[in-house]
Amino acid sequence: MSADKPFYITTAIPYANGAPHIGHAYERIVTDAIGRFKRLDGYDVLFVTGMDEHGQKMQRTAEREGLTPQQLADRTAAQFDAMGAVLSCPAGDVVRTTQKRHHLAARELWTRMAAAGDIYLSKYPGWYSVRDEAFFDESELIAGPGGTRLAPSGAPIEWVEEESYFFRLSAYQERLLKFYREQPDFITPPHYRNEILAFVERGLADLSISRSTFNWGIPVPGDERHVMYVWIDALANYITATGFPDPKAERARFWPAGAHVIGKDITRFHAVYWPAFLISAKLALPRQIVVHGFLFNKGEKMSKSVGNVIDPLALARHYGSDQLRYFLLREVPFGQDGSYSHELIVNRITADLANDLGNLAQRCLAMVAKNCGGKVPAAGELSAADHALIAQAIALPAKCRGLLKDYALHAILSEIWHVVGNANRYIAAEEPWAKRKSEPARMQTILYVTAEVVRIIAILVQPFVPLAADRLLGQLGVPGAERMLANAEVSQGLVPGAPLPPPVPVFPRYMGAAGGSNLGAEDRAD
RNA sequence: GGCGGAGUAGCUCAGCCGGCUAGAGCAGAGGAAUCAUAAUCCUUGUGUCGGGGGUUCGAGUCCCUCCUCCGCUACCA
Repeated sequence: MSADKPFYITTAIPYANGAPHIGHAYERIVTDAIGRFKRLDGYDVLFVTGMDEHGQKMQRTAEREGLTPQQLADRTAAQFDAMGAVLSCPAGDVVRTTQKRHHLAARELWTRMAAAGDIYLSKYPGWYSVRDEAFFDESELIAGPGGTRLAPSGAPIEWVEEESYFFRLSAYQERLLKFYREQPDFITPPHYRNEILAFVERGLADLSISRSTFNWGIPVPGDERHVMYVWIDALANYITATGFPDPKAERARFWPAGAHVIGKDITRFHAVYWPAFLISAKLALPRQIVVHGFLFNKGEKMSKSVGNVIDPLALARHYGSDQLRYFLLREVPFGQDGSYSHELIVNRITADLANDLGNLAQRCLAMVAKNCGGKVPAAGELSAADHALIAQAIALPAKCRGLLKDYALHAILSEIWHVVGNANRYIAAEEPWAKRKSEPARMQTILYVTAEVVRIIAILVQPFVPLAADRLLGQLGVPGAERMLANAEVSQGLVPGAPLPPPVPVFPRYMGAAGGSNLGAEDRAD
């Protein structure tokens, strides 16, 4: 496998001061699905996620909960690990910013940027509240008595100038614009590219990249009074995973990354700051920043005060992890915001998974089990209808590969299910059950064709519903080595006469919680 | 305010550089079938393609304008 083309893909690194929510789950699933698809297509894929564990907010939250920042980080990291496991999104690595290797990488990145002359010491001015130990933006301030202004907490504020290191971002405007021109799909979907372009064209100011008001972070090389502010610390995480700065590291070949999958709220950091840092440090730039939208609960933004925050683990337990994955990947047009609700999920998984694909596989395999001695049936001469259906199926891999270039995961599933629908229509039209006695050879051919198409679809669907796809391929007797995308581009993959295990439905019909039409209170997150 | 998106059947959305009587899936209604997870298949929509104006032989598809919603407009992880 090491001879295959490397493809490095990451999720953003969640901030470790709270439990995962559905947005994290969505991002993890999307990234995993893309990674799995590339792997299916023969790439050597490194899928990395991580945790952002530094910063003042971590210190505060930990203090409030009577923990050390590290303990809080450990607890949250464990929660994210559990989520990854339940959602079938195993990461090749989880880089935590508190790890030694990451301190090493981030400090080296800083050092190189400094060597390039892009880092200087200056003052970071702002409204500071001693009581809150925090800076506030002008817009956050509230009116106090006598025309004074106060922090949001009501604490008094003062104008202070904190010493801070700055990155010469202003010097990178032209280089960034040139880069965006040369690599037009660097930011995708295109909608997000325009916003970044407009932002950079307006001009860039230097960036404050260190803090001295708290110490839970990576010490600045050569000046221990400062710790790195979030930008360099968090973004360097991506390169830490490749063994940076060791050029001989086993994973060095994975840099530059193929895709950083992120939420639309942090596009700027990844599309502007990160490339600028890398240019400064004379490192290669990632191939693409892949931006996804947000998820809303019945169209409403989820928030703890509204009480509609739902634990993704509860959703996975309730509907099934494949089901949740399928719903999110199929229902949300990639790059756009989406919404979820009990009704939407049940409709989707019932119609597409249980009724369309699940039932197609089951009706086909059950007939094979009963009428073909539990062996792959023999195909006679193929009719025009047989050829047409198979042709559609083996055309799917190329089609899907093309759509993946634009990360149109929903469109990929739509294409696959179009063929699923045609397969159901094919069976209905051919009526193999009516030919059991009159034309047994023809019946076998019909069942062979159907099973072939199911096989191809099962291969294609692996990145999206990995557990069910694995079971289905097992029921078709497809060996592990024959489950690549390339195996779905040719027909006659099933060997007539090969014995098959007794079929079991792969997508059980959603039966609902006993008496309940919605998630029970016990399934809600805090 | 500036820049940029979006407004198409009950719901979610396709409709690229303008061209046959505007589509898909889901939901609803009627029917067929019975291999299968009561799953499947067929039939079924009088949609002002946000409003108005314009260009054109012809516009959902281009131009102008108005209405509505949304995003960005730098240090929040």
